[in-house]
Amino acid sequence: MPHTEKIQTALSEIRRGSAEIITDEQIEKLLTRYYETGEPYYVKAGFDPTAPDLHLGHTVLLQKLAAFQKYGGIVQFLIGDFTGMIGDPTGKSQTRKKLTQEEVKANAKSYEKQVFKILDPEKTVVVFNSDWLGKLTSYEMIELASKRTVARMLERDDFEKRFKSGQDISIYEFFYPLFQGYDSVVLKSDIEIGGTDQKFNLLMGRHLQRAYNVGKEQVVMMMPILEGLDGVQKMSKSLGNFIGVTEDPNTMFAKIMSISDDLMWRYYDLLSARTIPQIEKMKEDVANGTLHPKRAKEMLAEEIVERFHSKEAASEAREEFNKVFKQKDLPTDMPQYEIEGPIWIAKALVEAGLEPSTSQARRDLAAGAVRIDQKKVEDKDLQLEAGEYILQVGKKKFAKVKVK
RNA sequence: GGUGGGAUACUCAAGUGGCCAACGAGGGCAGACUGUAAAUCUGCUGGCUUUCGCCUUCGGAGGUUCGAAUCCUCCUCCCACCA
Repeated sequence: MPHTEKIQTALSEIRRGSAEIITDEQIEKLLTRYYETGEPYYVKAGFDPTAPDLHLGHTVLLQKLAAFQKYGGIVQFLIGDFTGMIGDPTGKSQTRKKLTQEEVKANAKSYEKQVFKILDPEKTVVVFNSDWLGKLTSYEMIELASKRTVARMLERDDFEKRFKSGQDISIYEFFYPLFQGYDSVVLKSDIEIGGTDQKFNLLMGRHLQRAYNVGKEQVVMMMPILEGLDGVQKMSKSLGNFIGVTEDPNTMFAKIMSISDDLMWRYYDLLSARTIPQIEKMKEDVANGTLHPKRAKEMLAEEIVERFHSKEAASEAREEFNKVFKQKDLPTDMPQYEIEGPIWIAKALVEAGLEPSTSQARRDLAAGAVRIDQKKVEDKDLQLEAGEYILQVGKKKFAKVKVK
């Protein structure tokens, strides 16, 4: 069979990094069919309409989708505008604010701009689940609800815990997984991918496709949750430990450099386009001392900056980083301000946006964190006379100030 | 519907009339050390007049008092138990 080898390569690329696949055999069948008849298959992934600012955590899924596109998959990029409105059960009953049509559209646009840096637009269908969920009649809702028993619902870890400990569970929360599964019925998806925390909801799609006689049961593929910069909690915007895909090259580079060495390998596995043998080789080289771990981290940072910006931006960002942090040199770009003088140093820091308040400035002065023209400020009462100064607070905050 | 309990700074959580800008932990910021980090140690962590001074904070609004986060009244929101 001439296809066998291709199929095996595709399979290993697709499997890579995944936490769990239900079932592997089904994927193999879909691939075989693709290579023999050219018939594509559909890969669904759902996204929340409220947060169009993607970070690297989201790109774990996106890159997996892109991998599928290389091997015959058509991506169903589902924007959960309906389910997003009611909110996924999280243990806390919180009503989400309802987004208007315009807001959803605007968010979707913003998604597309970011997502198509990774996905192939030719092989992507963008869909909104309000299109069908918003039109369900109450009869259809009841029918949907009849497909699953309470006992089975309570199997979901989150529900079970809350039920046992006597915390309340709203009836509407039961509908969330049902709706998500129903999406797969409507879209006739062959595969759905999501985070490991989505297992219950993903499996619901499988169950409902059977219950509605769709003629297929979607493959469920789970990707691990990417840890944030702190290496402990999952990457999320609200925790502030994220790297946004739209961040500028220097920030992105510096953020990646700030992760721990252990976490670096995790990022390699989940984010790098390097092959598994290449990464294994790097690990070995670091272990036996032929490759410096910092260099390994730089390579990762460059690769990721290049993906979202450009090759030039990536190497510039690396130079800038080493200039500022390693050689303790000054950055090439820094904000400039003109201030009326003479002025007390603490005030000047606030004026230049380096400090939020004079009280904070005073504290940092006392801590020895403030530098003028790279020299530590010893005198807390220092007055700046007319002239040009480079002010610095800590290692990261710089400003060029002209005192008039 | 009834009865109790609770709401404190970014988060958790002490404090129950003056010693409270408010213990402690986490987080954050900064310093030292490094390979940018991480780990470790140290300091700081409401604002303002250049600060041994003043102002605003303890769910909201009033009140008692020389003095309240602490006591009283009303309100808002959460939670538990019973229906």
